[in-house]
Amino acid sequence: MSAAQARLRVRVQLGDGFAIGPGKADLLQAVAETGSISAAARRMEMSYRRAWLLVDAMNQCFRELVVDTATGGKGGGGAQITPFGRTVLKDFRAMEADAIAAVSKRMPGFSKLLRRTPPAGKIY
Amino acid sequence: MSAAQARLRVRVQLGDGFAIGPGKADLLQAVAETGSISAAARRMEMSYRRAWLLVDAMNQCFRELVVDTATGGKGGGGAQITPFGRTVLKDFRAMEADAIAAVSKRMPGFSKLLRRTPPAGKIY
DNA sequence: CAACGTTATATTCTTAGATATATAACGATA
DNA sequence: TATCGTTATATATCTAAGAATATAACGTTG
Repeated sequence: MSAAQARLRVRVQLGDGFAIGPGKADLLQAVAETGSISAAARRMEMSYRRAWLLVDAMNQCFRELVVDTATGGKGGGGAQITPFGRTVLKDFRAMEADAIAAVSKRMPGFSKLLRRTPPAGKIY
Repeated sequence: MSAAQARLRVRVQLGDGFAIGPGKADLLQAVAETGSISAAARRMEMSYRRAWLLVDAMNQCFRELVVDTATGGKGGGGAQITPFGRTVLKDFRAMEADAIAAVSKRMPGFSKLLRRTPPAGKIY
């Protein structure tokens, strides 16, 4: 168990203020799987407000809705990923996978540059 | 000039609390080019303290120093990138370039999913 | 030995990010 | 029509990140 496994995290920076990365992608996937924003928030251990804000940002910044919501009704309402949202998620995952595959050759060597003993205390 | 160009940002997450991404890489490069932490901080428009903290984190987390500092002396002192630091920087840039190249095919299509008119107000 | 610009470090202040809490509206269902 | 869990939203609070400021130590150079 020498060095902890290194992972590549990838985010696509779109325009100035909006980006999509592993966080929004995971949330989108959680909404798709649970059928509600609040359940997705619970699963991801974030506040409902934060989850709603992230979904809202995606809905505003992409050219179509990625999540379709309903208030009231059976179970109080819910949220569904849209076909467009499924495309966004699928395409992002594909890019993420491509990027990870592309660096996989260099990653082990790069990990070895790390100190095997992480420093104590808080680090950036 | 339809959609703003989308860029891929890549960070390598090492272990639990430490990661290296474009920010630290640019800083390391700026130190190498300017010969001091404070000049690098000015170039990157960040406080000296922040730059020093980031350099310190790298020096602590990698298995050798990436930046070698000197206090006092000609010009008050200075900082140099070490040969090891040069390796870290070169390897990171190589991974970054590989990742960007790997997604370049999908990027234009993905960008088109964005709204051409960014929403007003503050967005996540 | 005085001056200089830098490293190194501590302290305070401010701001942004996130959490916590509260509440209204909604609409199917019992 | 009362109930339910959710969406949607506002507000207040807490916290972490960063900026700003200050200062000591350092060692070369004039």
